[in-house]
Amino acid sequence: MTTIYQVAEHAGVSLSTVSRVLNGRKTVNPKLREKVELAMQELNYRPSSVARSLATNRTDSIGILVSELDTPFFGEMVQAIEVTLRQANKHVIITVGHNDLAQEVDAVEFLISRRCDALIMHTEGMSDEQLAAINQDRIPIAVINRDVPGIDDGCFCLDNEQGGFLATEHLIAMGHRQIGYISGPRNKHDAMERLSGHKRALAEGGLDFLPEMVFEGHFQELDGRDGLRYLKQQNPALTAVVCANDWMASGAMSCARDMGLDLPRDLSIVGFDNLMFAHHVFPKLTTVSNPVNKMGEMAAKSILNRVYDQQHVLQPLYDAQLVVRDSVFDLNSL
Amino acid sequence: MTTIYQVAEHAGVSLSTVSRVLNGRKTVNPKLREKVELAMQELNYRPSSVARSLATNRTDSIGILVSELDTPFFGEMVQAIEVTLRQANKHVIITVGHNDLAQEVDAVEFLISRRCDALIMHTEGMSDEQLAAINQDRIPIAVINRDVPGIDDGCFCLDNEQGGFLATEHLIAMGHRQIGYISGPRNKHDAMERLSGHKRALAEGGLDFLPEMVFEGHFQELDGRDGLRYLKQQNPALTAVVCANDWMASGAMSCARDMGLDLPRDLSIVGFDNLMFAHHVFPKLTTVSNPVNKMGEMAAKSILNRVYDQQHVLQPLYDAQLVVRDSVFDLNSL
DNA sequence: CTGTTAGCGCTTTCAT
DNA sequence: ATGAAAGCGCTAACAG
Repeated sequence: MTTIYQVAEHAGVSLSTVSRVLNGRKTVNPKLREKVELAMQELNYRPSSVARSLATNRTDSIGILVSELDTPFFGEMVQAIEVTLRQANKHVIITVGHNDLAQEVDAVEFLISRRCDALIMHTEGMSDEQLAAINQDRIPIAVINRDVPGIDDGCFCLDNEQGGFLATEHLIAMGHRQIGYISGPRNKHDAMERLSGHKRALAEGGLDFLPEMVFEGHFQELDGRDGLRYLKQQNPALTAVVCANDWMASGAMSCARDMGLDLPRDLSIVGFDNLMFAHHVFPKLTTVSNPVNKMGEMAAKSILNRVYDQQHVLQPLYDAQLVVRDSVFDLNSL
Repeated sequence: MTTIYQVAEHAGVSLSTVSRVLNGRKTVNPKLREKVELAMQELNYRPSSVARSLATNRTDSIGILVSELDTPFFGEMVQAIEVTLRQANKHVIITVGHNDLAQEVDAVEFLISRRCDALIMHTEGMSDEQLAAINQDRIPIAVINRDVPGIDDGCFCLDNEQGGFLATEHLIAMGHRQIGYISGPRNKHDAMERLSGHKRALAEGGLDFLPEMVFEGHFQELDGRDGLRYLKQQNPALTAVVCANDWMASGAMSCARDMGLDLPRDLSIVGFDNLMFAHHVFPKLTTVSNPVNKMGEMAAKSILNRVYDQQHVLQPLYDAQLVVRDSVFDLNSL
């Protein structure tokens, strides 16, 4: 590998002149600049980002921590981050936490020891306090899908309450009155917010909220099956169910089919997240979109602002949007 | 940030002793080792991988180049790579090429300037020659889903021919005789191998290969629609179609439904790749599995062998496997 | 505007 | 077994 020193020698200038050319300083004689650039070409010189990092105490790398990589949700998020950051000539180091606290902590230590300039994470495992502490004492953090007190200008969330509201409101507008709800785990913020939205829609629609019409799942496909079975049992006249994510909606769908129900005629289903497969299931799933790519982009830009002095306009809260497809039956049409 | 020097001072030993402890050298007096370790604890010392990289000329980082990140195919691949590599205390720097040659070349330069120790790529854009040249002159490469002459012990492929064979063989076993084929682009290796397998199955099943029963697609969902329409027109008695990937199979499915066909009764469909959504479509898709996570793991291990002197056992060619679900109708049952 | 010099934090001979 | 010293490739005062 050619070094800056060899370039200097070849061009007949000093080390620092080459460094200046490299960093685009204006205070370089055009003739010298030309000579240096030629030398770099001839020697096929590539700057060592490692040496530069050591000297500047910056790595231009941002650590990413996600639960998984093999689902479109995280894939879209990470891709948006990578594209945004690489445009700014930064790079991403990706780690996967597998929803396991120990692995997440390990990953964060790993990223810090790699001297990342900042972290972007989507995690459920670490507590607000842990995150805030790291953000203050060690390294700037941006968080997606979570609102952590103590991390200012670094949290980017979907308006989950509004999303939950939208889903149920749609069902009510389509004439449904017997509506079940398959929620996410009680201890998850976003899950509970979605449920609140559901309750608000019920109230505004003049319907009573019945606790027995809520089944607590864990965002897994199987919970959709269990949930639907439970809800059907609670209320055989059920005409619709809203699921707190698309996976559970998909599970509810196959369960419904196993029960011999004709979809969407006999049962309407609404999902949440608008994952890539939402339009692959049959009937195509009506769901609430989660602009995860936008949030990824924002998280990246917030880092660009905080760490690299850029000036992007940030938007912390994202509106949910209802994506109407074919999984809700219009009872008014009868 | 604490440095090795401060640790040395705190422990009352020399710089080099700390370094030895850090690298687990055996030639350190246990008492001193203990003192050093205590000092590291007390000062909350974290080694700087940047400084180490500069000194060792190694970054312990591996660059990844994929076309996309937002599809399960690449997601699974990258995740397998990350997990394998991080166990070995290496890390991955991920770039996305978007199927664009210029961006791919750019990404590779980027990764090299980041001083990655090796590259793992899944790319269609760069030529065999380009790849082989980079591998020889610049940086070790492992390639997934492609067999590049000149990259030894670094190519990991699915047996596409066998996969194509399996798909069609299954259809024939189920009594189908009028079988259409929606292929990938003619200029893609894997696409053509899958088609060869199809032809071999036809031949072994005693069926004629009819060129007009093949539609050339580009692996996009829409091609499945176009393909099915075309094939139906060529042969209205068509009972089955094999698609060279799951996306096109999904497209063919919705098209079939639009045509008023009852699936799988009126039309059997087989896909390829076994993407995550394959069991979300209805009817659940019978398809050929592509162990992309295994190949990712192997690619990672091959790098571990070549660059970091580890000794993993490698498997270059992977058997395709038929995953039987519900999208093929058994004509023998009539 | 250009060159000299001193680090950045670590590894690695080479002596002791 | 331990320490001293040089160097990895670059940036950033500082002096001229």
